[in-house]
Order: sequence, then C-alpha cells, then structure tokens
Amino acid sequence: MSDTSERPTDEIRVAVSTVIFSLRPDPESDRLMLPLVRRTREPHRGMWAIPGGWLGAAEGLGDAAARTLAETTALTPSYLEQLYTFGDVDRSPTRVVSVVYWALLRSDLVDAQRSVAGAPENVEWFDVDDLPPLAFDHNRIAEYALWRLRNKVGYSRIAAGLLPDRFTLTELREVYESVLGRRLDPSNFRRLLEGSEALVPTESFRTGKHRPARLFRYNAEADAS
Amino acid sequence: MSDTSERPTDEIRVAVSTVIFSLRPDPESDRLMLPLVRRTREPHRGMWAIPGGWLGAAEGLGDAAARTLAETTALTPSYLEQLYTFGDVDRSPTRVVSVVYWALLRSDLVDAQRSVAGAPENVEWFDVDDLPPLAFDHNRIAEYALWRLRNKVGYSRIAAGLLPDRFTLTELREVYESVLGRRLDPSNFRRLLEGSEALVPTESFRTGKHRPARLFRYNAEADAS
DNA sequence: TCAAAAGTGTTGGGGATACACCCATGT
DNA sequence: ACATGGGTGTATCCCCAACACTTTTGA
Repeated sequence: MSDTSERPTDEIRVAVSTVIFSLRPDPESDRLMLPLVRRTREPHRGMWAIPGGWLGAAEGLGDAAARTLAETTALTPSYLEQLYTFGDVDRSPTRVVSVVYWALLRSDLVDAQRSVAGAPENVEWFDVDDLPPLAFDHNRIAEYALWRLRNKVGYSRIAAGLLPDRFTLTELREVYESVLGRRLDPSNFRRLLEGSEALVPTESFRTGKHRPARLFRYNAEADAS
Repeated sequence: MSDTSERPTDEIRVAVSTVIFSLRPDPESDRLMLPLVRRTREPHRGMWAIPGGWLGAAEGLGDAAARTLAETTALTPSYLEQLYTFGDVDRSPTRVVSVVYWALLRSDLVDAQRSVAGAPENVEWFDVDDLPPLAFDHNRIAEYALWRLRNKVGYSRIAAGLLPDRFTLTELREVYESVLGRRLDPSNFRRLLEGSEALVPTESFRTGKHRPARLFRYNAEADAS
C-alpha cells in the first residue's frame, strides 16, 4: 500500500552510503583499500565512517551514491551496485535507514587524483583487512561489502574495474589474487578469461623487462552476471 | 555522514513491501503463485499491488516485512530475505523509497488459512507467470523477485520452505520443477539432495498407490548459502 | 502379474586444477 | 647465453547429466 498516507514516517530519515574499493600500491603486491571519512559531528564525532550523506528529495538512490562517492574521491566509479539496506532501530541514536552501495575505482584514476592534491580533507584510505573501529554499524557494513566483492569476483569479471583501461593478464591476475587473498595458476587463469567474452584482446603490448605481454580491454557489455 | 542533521529528508517516506511466494494446487502440477492486494486509495486505486506498508518508527525492516506479510496472509513465512531497495524519483507521485523483501510460505499453511475463511478482503493469489498490470513499478519488482528465487533455488536448498514439515523427494523435486519451469532427473535429484546436509531423512514413509517413499525434513541450520 | 513410482549403478562429457613445457625479450 | 615472465599443451580429477536397471508396493 505504498504511498497511501495513513501513517507518515517523518521521524525516519534516509541516508545513502557507499563502500568504495580500490587497489593502492604497496611494496609487495597492491593492496585492496577503501576510503573512510572522519566524522566532524556527533554522534561518533572523530570516528571513521563509510562515506555517505542524506538522500536528496529529487535524487535517485544510485545518483546519491555516485554523488557521495564524488564528494569523497572526486572520481566516478567504474562499477557501482546496491549492496543492502540497513535499518535496525538502534543502529543510530535517531532513526536512519541507510541504503548502501559498493563501488570499484580504477587504481590509475585514484593515483592521478591524489597527486593533484584535490583530495578532500578528513578522507583517508585503509587496508580492508585492517580497518579501525568505525562509527555506527559501519564495520559490519564494510565486512558485508567485502564479502560480496570477493564472492562476485569468483563468478563475474568485474575485478577489471579496478584496473586502467588496458592491462595485461598478469596484472589482472594479481588483482584477483589481491582481492581473493590467494595465488592463482597463471596458465589456467589465462584460459579462463580468454574464453570469457568479457575480455577483448588488443594489438598493443606492454614492454618491460621480458617478453612483451598482450594488453586486454574489459568488455562490460558481455559481462552478463 | 549518516545522522548528521544538515539536510533532513522529511519529504521522503520509507515503505516496506514483501513479495510472497507459495505453491497453490492445480489440476496439473502445483503452480507458483503470489498474493496481491487491491489498492483502495489513490494513486492507482483499484489496481493490484504487492503487499506492503509504511515503515514504523520503532520497527526494524525485517519486522515490517513480516508484519505486512502477516496482515496479508495471517501467516509467518518459512523464509524471508531482503530483495532490493527501489527509490527512483518518479516511481510514485510522492517520493517513496521502498525496501522490498521476498518470502516463502509453506503451502499447507496457506491452504489451512484459506479454508478458515480468515482471508482478508482485497487479497487474491496470482500465477507468477500471469500477473496483471500492477501499480507503481511493482511489475518490475515482482519480476526481479522471481528471478532471484529461481536463481537461489539453483544453488541453495530453500525450495523446501514451500513444503510442509515432512515431504518426499518426489514432492520436493516437483517444487523445483514448478519453480524452475523444467523437468529434473529423479535419480540425479535424489543424489544431489541426499548428499547435501540440508535434508534429514526420517523413519516415516508416505504410503500411496505405489512403493512407499521416505519422508525428509529440512535442516535450515546446515543450509549455509 | 503388471504398472508405476522408489531407489541404485554405471558411464561419459565438461570444467577446474596441476604441472610440464616452449617462446620471446632485456641484459 | 640465460633468466624471467609470457604463453601453450596435456593429464587428471571431480561433478553432474543421462539413462539402464532393480526394488517395492497397490490393484
């Protein structure tokens, strides 16, 4: 009976938050990280929290997610998907229903953005496996988002959303290894992804210390998850 | 920054709806059906809609879903899970964010409830493959719920939630066939489910026209989906 | 004894893993 | 030439679909 005005719900406010994943360089292999914002108000002032904001009256849910993402990182995501809606009565002092999205950012864009020094204050990147205590129920939310990412990486090809436009199979494999936290066989990995429609070979090669490696593009169209 | 009072969202209301599935008897095989309610107010007065209502200020999301389910069917579900949150700006004349759940009902309880004549007015069951035009974006929602059910039935054992407490493997297989819309091999089906922890054999047998069939119970604990 | 459903056994194909091996390049 | 990562070939295992077959009951 939605939209029948019997019991309005003025006391309930709707927030949209986004768990943003990206790969950040590391001496060893790249690490999967996410940006958090430090709260400047009560409740939980001073604690780290997942970026988010109030849903605008004339704004779609996905739009709101993209907006908070842009406010946090000044970037647009290569992947954005609704995660879950959290609405426990006691998850905040006042009643807040949080529609949570999760997103992937291309690592090259993040690096570029950081070096331009346009990075907003109060934003810091954390290793997903080493998060501080977060405000509200945000630890639980982050865990769930991570679980979903790892899950989805298993059966779809979205991990390419963490890489630049063109990449070698080894680079992509290392992304999978970072996300999944385990080693993958290079030859089997190759066959798996060459078979899938989601990857398009280009005529370019990455030249390095050794035999040049073919570059691939990600074909979002064919990725029917 | 949830819960920071900068831009309140009083114009936005939160509704909770539930797509309820159950098997209903049919001359041929049982059919997968869902209950709809006829709207008694504008907008879309007179059209069929997915059962739902406003989120109460002191009520969790899942609680609200169970409540609207009970108001519609006077029953408690054997399975209840959040589906998705719909919040397009134009999905309703006023701004409504709908948190949608989906549920399974044991067919025997539905039958019992119906015959007690406690069935609410304005509620009618429809075949999932033959739904009328629904209010708002509810056709889209119902389709998505059906897709999710069919998907989930493929890799988990929840379909048992549509059956009474004890059932034969053939009965369970027929549920899968109704939901998936295709025939399954009896012997392979048996092996598959006997192997899974989710099914517990009992010492009872269903006696009928032919060789008695062992009854099984569903073990929700072991169903780690 | 026959029909029909319950239940068991056997086989073969496809995908995933493990791993041996060749190829191309910079030094 | 050789070290190193790029890339190919192949054997094996396991899951699952297909289907032949046996068992148990009611009529």
